[in-house]
Amino acid sequence: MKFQAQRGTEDVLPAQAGKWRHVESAWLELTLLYGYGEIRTPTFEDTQLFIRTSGETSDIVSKEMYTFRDQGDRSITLKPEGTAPAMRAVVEHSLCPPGTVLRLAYVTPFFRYGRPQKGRLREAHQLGLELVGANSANADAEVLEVVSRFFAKIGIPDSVILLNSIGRTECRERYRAAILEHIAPWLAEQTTEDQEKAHKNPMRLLDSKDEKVHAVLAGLAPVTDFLEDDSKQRFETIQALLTEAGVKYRLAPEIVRGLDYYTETVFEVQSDKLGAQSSLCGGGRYDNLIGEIGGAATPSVGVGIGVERVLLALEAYEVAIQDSKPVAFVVSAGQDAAARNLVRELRDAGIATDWDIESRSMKSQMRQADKSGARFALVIGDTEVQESAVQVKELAKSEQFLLPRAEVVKWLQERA
RNA sequence: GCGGGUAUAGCUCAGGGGUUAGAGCGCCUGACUGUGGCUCAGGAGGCCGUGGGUUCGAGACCCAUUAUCCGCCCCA
Repeated sequence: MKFQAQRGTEDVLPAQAGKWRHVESAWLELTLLYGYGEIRTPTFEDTQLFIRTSGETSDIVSKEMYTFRDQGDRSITLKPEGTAPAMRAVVEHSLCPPGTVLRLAYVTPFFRYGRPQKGRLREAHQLGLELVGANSANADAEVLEVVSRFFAKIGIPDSVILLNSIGRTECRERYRAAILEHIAPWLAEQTTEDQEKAHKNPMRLLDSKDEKVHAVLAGLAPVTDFLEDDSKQRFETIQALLTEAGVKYRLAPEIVRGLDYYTETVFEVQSDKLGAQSSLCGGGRYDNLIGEIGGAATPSVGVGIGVERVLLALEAYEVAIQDSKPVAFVVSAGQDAAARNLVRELRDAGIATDWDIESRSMKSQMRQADKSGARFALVIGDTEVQESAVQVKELAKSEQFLLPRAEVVKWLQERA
């Protein structure tokens, strides 16, 4: 019986793991700089948590969740996104009492059932951040600033944030009605299925890839024309703050997002290098979510960044990420015990060291030293043992000299 | 969930109804018995994704299945 990783899941192999560490630690370091504390939430939650927050009619809830009954007959769902679990924890542990502001960051797997494609897995990973309890435009702007700085930090050039505001509930009601009115003649000729879909959530038509839909929507006023005064005010302030912070953004009326919990600010970062799964990052403001799950009304903003997609983008932009290499490779010329002791001493001293545990030929060991990328080969044989010394060879330069055994650690520490 | 493409060595791929299935790269060994990269020589490694079928004969053709890729849907 031969097994393979489940459909839509991936092994991250040692050759790739360095890139993952690079991206994840960049995120945690950056958010720490902005005062975000890390939170880790469980992999599965009560199914109702996601139904209540993402919305029963959202695609994620209606057809993409990994939901099952456990042996205690509870309905369990593997988290399909990071925000709802984090907010559940905030409410459960009273992390953000009224009047306070809370900053949370995380790296988490998430699960969505669908046909896998490049950049779309069933188990994927997300870098996330939530700014909880903050109502001011400063909050929206800060989240966007972190996103922008993050992409710059890891080396993805010229990322532009696509920004929109979809207003609050009342505004959206009016806009939905306006859309339906605008498309009514066209919609009447569509299939029942398309009609139902359009009525369920008219705004999703805006980010359709179908040219015909675009044509039908031509002439429709943008949602921002329907914003209440204070929403409009916030939207403008955010833009001013982004300009002040040097964050590149573009107004994008077609960005509407697929989760029901968003209010007012929504945004995405896309890349044309990723094919159909072009969204690297998405987020927005969710002022009603915490109230929806039993907490006091708490305005909040957050973002999720797809790790796999960021890695694809890094690859597409040919951003070089150096793998960690050993400093020293110890070569034994028939002196395995002495070599082993040297290796152990170096490792104990914190110097990354490798050697050939299979006692192969000298030639083979030198080849391995070369391939390992180590800066120095340390050769230890009969003569060296006799003289209490080690041959140190700087591989790139092919230069070699005899160094007293007692000085090896110190010598390498000065060069590591 | 819908439509289409692909599956041959560790990797990238060629081949094509007929005896022992190939290349490049990678890997291992060796080329004055203590020294890597370059070169040269040798070698290991594949039931041609899996299961059925057609055929005298299938890695090739057909069906199913699994995985993957592209598009849709959706989003990270």
